[in-house]
Amino acid sequence: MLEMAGRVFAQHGFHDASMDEIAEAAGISKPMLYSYFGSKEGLYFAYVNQSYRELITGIDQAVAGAGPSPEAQLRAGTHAYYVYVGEHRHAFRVLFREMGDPGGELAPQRLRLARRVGASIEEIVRAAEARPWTPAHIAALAEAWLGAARSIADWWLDHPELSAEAVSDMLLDFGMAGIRGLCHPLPAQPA
Amino acid sequence: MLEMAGRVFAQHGFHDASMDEIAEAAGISKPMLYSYFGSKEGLYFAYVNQSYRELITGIDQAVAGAGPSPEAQLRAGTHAYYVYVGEHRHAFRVLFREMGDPGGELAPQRLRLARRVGASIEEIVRAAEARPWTPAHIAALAEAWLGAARSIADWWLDHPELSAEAVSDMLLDFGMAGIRGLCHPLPAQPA
Amino acid sequence: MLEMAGRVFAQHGFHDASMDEIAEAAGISKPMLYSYFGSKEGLYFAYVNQSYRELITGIDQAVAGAGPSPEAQLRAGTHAYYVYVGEHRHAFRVLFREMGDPGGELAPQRLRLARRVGASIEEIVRAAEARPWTPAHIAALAEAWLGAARSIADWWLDHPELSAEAVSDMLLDFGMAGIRGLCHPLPAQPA
Amino acid sequence: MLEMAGRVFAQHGFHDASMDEIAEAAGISKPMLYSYFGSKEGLYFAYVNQSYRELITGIDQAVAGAGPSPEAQLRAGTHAYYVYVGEHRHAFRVLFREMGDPGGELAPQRLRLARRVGASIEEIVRAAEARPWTPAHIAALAEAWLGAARSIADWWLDHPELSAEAVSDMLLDFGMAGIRGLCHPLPAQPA
DNA sequence: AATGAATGAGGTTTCATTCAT
DNA sequence: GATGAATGAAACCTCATTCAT
Repeated sequence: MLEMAGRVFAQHGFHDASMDEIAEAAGISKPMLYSYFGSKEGLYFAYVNQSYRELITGIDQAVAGAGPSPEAQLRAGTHAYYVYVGEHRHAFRVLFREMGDPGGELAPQRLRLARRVGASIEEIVRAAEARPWTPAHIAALAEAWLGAARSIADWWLDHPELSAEAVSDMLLDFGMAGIRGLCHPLPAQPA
Repeated sequence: MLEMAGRVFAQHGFHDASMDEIAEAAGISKPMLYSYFGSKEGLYFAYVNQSYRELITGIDQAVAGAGPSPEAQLRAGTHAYYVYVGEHRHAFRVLFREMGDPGGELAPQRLRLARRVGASIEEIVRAAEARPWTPAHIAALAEAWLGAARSIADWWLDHPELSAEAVSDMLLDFGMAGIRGLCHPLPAQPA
Repeated sequence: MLEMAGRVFAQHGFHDASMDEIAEAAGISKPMLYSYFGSKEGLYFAYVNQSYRELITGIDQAVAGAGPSPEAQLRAGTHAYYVYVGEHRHAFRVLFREMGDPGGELAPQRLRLARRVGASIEEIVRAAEARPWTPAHIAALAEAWLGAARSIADWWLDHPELSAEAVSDMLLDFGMAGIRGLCHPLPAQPA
Repeated sequence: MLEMAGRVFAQHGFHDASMDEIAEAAGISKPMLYSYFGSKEGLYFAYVNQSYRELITGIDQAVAGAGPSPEAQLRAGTHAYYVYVGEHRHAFRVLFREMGDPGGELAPQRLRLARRVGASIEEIVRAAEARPWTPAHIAALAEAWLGAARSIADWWLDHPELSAEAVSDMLLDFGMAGIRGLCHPLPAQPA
């Protein structure tokens, strides 16, 4: 039932999606929606929350099956992200295209995602035996990674001929090189 | 006068910003807003459009003064981006946090930004004498770059103690290394 | 419920009647009006349309019960017209005083009225074995008949002491004489 | 200058005609309109009043030049009415199609018209040496005459190929026969 | 004298939300 | 328990009307 809500939210955005349309699409009556979710925001939250959970679960499983190498874990997690996006276009639209600033109650979910990426980055850095980075630096890079991931996924929506693996690799090749380059900066940069 | 509109749009988002509030914040009456901009969408468009123009102008000037090296140009442009964001928080919020998919008439502006980044990347690759990339690959990386830039800027809003230069460098060091790494991939990658 | 709408429309005219007032007069809320009729124009149309239908139905029944003589039919129809006006002052005001040129969707109703009168006139002429009239002539006379009927009804509103039969006869005596006179013009007309 | 106001009023009706449009059509500024006419209603009144005056003046002159016969006078006045309508379509639309119930201040003008017709009818009846009619009867017939005239003029707008004389004669032949018939009713009417 | 610029007041319309059945 | 019917509140927008230049 959240399924249909997500579809409508993805299509029209939060504000232009009317409870009437959602109720009709879900095949139930409006008062039912209210009895289950309390309000429009409640419904939205329920949908976004569930989607986040699914996404994170998918990533968790992929990471868990990826062996001990932090780099392999980041690769697996990123790949899982794109697999999820590929299979849940609506959810991606609602989660990442709709609102830049997730309403207070959703912030934790987004934070978990960022922390996860940050943790991977940190371990990679440590494994590379480079000088350690500040937490802020790592957090910023994790955000950058997620932003790049989001944008490539966005771009993917208009280039559906590519596989999840292909787009995942685009991000990974770029991002991994970036991290490695930060670990061992080249001695001289010609301006 | 667009100034105040932007402030309100940034605070509440397009939908929850009421013309009443904008008019009051701007110190004029609602009919004036309509006489100048025709509609709420017209006002929004005017603000976003002007902001985009300022941002792009800033980037253009920085790039023009950066010498012939494509890498230096990308650095300069990226730096200008953060300078603009630092000085126009409201505009940044409205331009990049509000809507994932800019309404039809605004698409060209966003496209110009992406093309600009893509062009820089392409030249860097060519200068590195690496094997050329497909246009799709370049476009995707340009989007990734912008997405990372957006996210770091977003993160910056919550860490205002950093200078524009510092955050700019974070993106640049990471991104440049990524591009360079893609040009000359390391021979072996331990999985 | 259209009842009250008609009352308000009759009193203020279409433009100066506010949906607020109609809703209050009808004892329901504005959104109900919109849920039933879609828009102010929809409400207006519904009222006018229903009124036209009632009027025409009344005339039809009277004509059907009037025997085969075309003159008797015209008398009966005209009488029914005044009976309706007498019992539906508001409807008359809205139908015939408000707008000279009924909006596109209402034109057919008015046309039916005019055609009906024209048909009666034509048969009377034919029965009188006068030389036939052109369709344009008949159409113009039908309009004249309706215009005279409307004006007498209008005048009746300020002279409510008369019965429907009395005013009906005024029109009929005058109009019938006019038609008959046209059928058999007097040989000489002193200028 | 009233000329243009009339044009706009005729085209859009009183309510949908905006002062902006009238001012622009007249080539002056809105504050000028207000300085001359005080309000929208004032402007409307000025236009309608002037038009009525012109119409009545035209009728007066025609009647004055028509000789002593009351019937000839009615013919001349009616003809003048159609001449005026033919030459002032806009004025006709505003005077007779717009509002069934002329705002208080305009009632006298319309009344003068009705009285004039009523007086002619009365004299014709007297000249015919028929039994006199009640004032109410005469007033009603005068209204009927005007209503028929209005409707035929209305119909004329859609049949502009006819001359003013032709449509005028249609009304006169019918109406005169009606009056004469009322003076000397036929002895028997076959039902 | 003449106007561009400004506004107060009010209209239609839409929804998230809740009764009464 | 489930819903059709109902509504309060507010949004956008327009226009007759006036002020300050």
